[in-house]
Amino acid sequence: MPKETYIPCLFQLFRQYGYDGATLAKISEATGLGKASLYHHFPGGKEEMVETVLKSIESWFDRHVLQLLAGPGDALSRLQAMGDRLSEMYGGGQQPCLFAILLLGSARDLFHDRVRGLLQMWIDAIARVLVDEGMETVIARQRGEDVVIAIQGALILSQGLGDLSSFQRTIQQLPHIALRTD
Amino acid sequence: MPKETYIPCLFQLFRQYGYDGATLAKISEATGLGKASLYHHFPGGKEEMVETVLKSIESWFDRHVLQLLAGPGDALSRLQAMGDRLSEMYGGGQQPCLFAILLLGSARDLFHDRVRGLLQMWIDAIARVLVDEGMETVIARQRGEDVVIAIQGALILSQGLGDLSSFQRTIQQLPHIALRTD
DNA sequence: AAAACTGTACCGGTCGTTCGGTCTAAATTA
DNA sequence: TAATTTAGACCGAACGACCGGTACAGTTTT
Repeated sequence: MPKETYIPCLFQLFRQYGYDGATLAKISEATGLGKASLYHHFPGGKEEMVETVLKSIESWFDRHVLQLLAGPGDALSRLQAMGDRLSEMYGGGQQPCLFAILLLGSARDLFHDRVRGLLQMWIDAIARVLVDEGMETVIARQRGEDVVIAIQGALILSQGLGDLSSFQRTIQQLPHIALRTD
Repeated sequence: MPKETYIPCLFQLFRQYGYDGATLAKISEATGLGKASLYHHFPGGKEEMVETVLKSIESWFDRHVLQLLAGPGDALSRLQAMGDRLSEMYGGGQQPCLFAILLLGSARDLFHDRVRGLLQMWIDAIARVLVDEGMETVIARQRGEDVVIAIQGALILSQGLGDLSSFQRTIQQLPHIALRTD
């Protein structure tokens, strides 16, 4: 089996347990691969596993979020569509964000650049939608940040409270957060 | 020295490295105590260390945030004051939130109840301020959630981008997030 | 036969934890 | 007052378990 087969499984493990918490024993059990097989597919060890997962997520994100934001349709419907995709990605609020986990865990430094890059691209893409709508550049950038803030914060709160409603409410309010004119 | 002496140090370690990442070796070095001495003060090991830190934070939070929110003054100035206290607590956005770290790390289950309790109290306290101002109960609760979401999200984004401005902007906007009437 | 893959045993290192004590300073006794 | 006991702070050394990672001989696939 090609190593791509195991990406979803690895993704799940890392976002459930974090970089330290996802031990090789757990990975071996979850994938059904012995350690030797894991190191055959990922000679770079855990770090390469995360790297591979991140590459896959970046690809997904590019295809399903960035291209959508850059695509046709008015701002409101594009932002709504983004919310739907994100809700999928995060299991309706049940699943934590891998980037946040890597950012807060002890492996921070290993992946910080990659995380920063993706956040930048995300914010830029949202800001571009808003600028197309006639919003001032500086404000649009702030609104882009606000959207990302809302999503990350809502994920934490939903998991902290053990109640998905605040995440789902936030997703629905995304267009309003971005397009408000106050 | 009484064990309370080491709480600030432990706090700093846990929020910097997380539960797994803050190893006994690091704790020993940072506190200047041998591992065995740590177990003299905290017979329950790391879990008791975190528990002690959490108790201390809860006390701080109660004295400096909850009582402030329940105190005198109009809603706007109380919310602004809360923002100032939080900005201190989080080092202007440089320091992650220990609750978020515990929530996302592999020790999630150990401290979930305590984290949930504190989040609930926080949201309730904010909602009470807004109800006093004449806001409808359900909306006030949502605005309370929005405030916590904004703070947690801003912390993550600031650390992800390596740029504190989005956190500081969010802190300034807290009253607006809570009191908006759209 | 060659290549891809895997099971098993193993490595050095680090983890959280515990044992068996030492030291000091205050309290108690003679 | 001087000797003795006690309590608590402290620590060096070691424990077993597990960590990420490797070596290598086999098995399976092509």
